[in-house]
Amino acid sequence: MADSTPRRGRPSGGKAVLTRERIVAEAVTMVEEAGLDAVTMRGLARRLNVDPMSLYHHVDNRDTLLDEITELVLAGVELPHPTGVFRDDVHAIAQAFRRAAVRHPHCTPLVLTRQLGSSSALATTEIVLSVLREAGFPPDRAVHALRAVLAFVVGALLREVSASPTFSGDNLSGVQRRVAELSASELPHLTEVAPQLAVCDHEEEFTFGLDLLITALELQRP
Amino acid sequence: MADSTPRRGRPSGGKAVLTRERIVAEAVTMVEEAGLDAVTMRGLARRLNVDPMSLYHHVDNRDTLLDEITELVLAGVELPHPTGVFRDDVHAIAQAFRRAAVRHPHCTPLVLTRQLGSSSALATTEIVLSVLREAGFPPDRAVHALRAVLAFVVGALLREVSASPTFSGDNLSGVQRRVAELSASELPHLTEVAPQLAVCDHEEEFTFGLDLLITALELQRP
DNA sequence: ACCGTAAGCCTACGGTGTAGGATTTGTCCA
DNA sequence: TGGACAAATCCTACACCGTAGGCTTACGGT
Repeated sequence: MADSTPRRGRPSGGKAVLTRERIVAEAVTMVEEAGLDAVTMRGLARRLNVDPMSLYHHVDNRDTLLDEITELVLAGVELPHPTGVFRDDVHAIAQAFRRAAVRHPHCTPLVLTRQLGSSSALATTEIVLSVLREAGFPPDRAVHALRAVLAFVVGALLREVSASPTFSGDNLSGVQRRVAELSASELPHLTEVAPQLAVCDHEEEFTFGLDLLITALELQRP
Repeated sequence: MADSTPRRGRPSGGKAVLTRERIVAEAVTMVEEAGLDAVTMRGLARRLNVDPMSLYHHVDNRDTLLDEITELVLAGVELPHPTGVFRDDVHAIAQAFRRAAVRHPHCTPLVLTRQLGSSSALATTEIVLSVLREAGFPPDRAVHALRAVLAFVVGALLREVSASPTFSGDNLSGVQRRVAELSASELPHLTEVAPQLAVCDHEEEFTFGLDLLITALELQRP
């Protein structure tokens, strides 16, 4: 009979069984599978077949672990090479962000609500600025434009990932019917557009809003 | 000597000492004073000089309490009367939201990351739609425009309230200096605009981005 | 007078983050 | 070769959390 009780002390194998990378990666998949609240130090340790306290040799505490989750997700953003066409480049960068967000929908609220200080975030800022400066915007205008686009992207992605899952298509189910019923008397414009509100192609909405911003920015281009 | 130990049973006064309103209001001030994580059922009960379990006579559980916090904040949005001038009306509505967000900065991430199903949120949707329809947008265009503006407002306010507090003005302190140092070699555009990035007048950024969207929308106006 | 019900309190259970060790193992230098 | 040191694991324990279930008291209707 093997000793099923885990041994104490440093493991026999040459190297550490636990690494920061393994911990953070497992935390990310855990967020996606069970939601953010399900990621507890104890639960994470259980997944890794490890004592909860062992995690603390690689991670400061739970809060910084969440920081490292956001960094990992941001590191997954595959920034494109600028082509020199202003509109295309802004779209490409924003879509790169969107792909990362869709790949990790449950992580996204975490990423978007934390201050982006990681090197990945700085790289994004850098490339957006390069596109804006290339397009002829002076430094102050470029910063304003950067912030406007960033705000839209953050808001749009946040709403996309926290919307009811795969809320696109043919389900005119209870939710929509309830809206129609409740607002039939009080909110005329809302009921008028209820059919349009019921469906939402997130990709289309994303490019639509982005196009609005880009159009206005191109009007300001020197 | 008065009996310092709290008495059991229903209180002697004619009415209940605890109400849902009192609980939610105290929870909101607690969020603002100590952050969201500090709002625990036990801590809230301590504030109200009450047993933790008494709260459950007025609130289902902690999660729905958070829902009620967002509803209270949303109820504080003072929607303006539309004037008929498209640009002014959109600005006024967005600013009404912004005022509520600034009034409750620590509550704002909570509000913005939850699905807006309350009647206050529906009222906002209704008024924005009325402005868009009045401006001549057909129903489908109006919904797209609504979502674009909403995304921008959400993203902008989220970044505003989670930015370093009162980060505007004369402090070129460690944060900014570090950015300048770290990126001096690798990120040329970022360092170039570092002075502009250091300062941020949130109100100005908000109106700038909003103006971009409105400008583009007016181009599409029939 | 009675009794149901609302509103408060108490106890208890299982879960959480994490401080402070105890223990084992690899590394490195004398 | 041996002995000190550091790294990595596990164990124990504490304070706190949300909340299920029950107890006690007072009000309000009949």
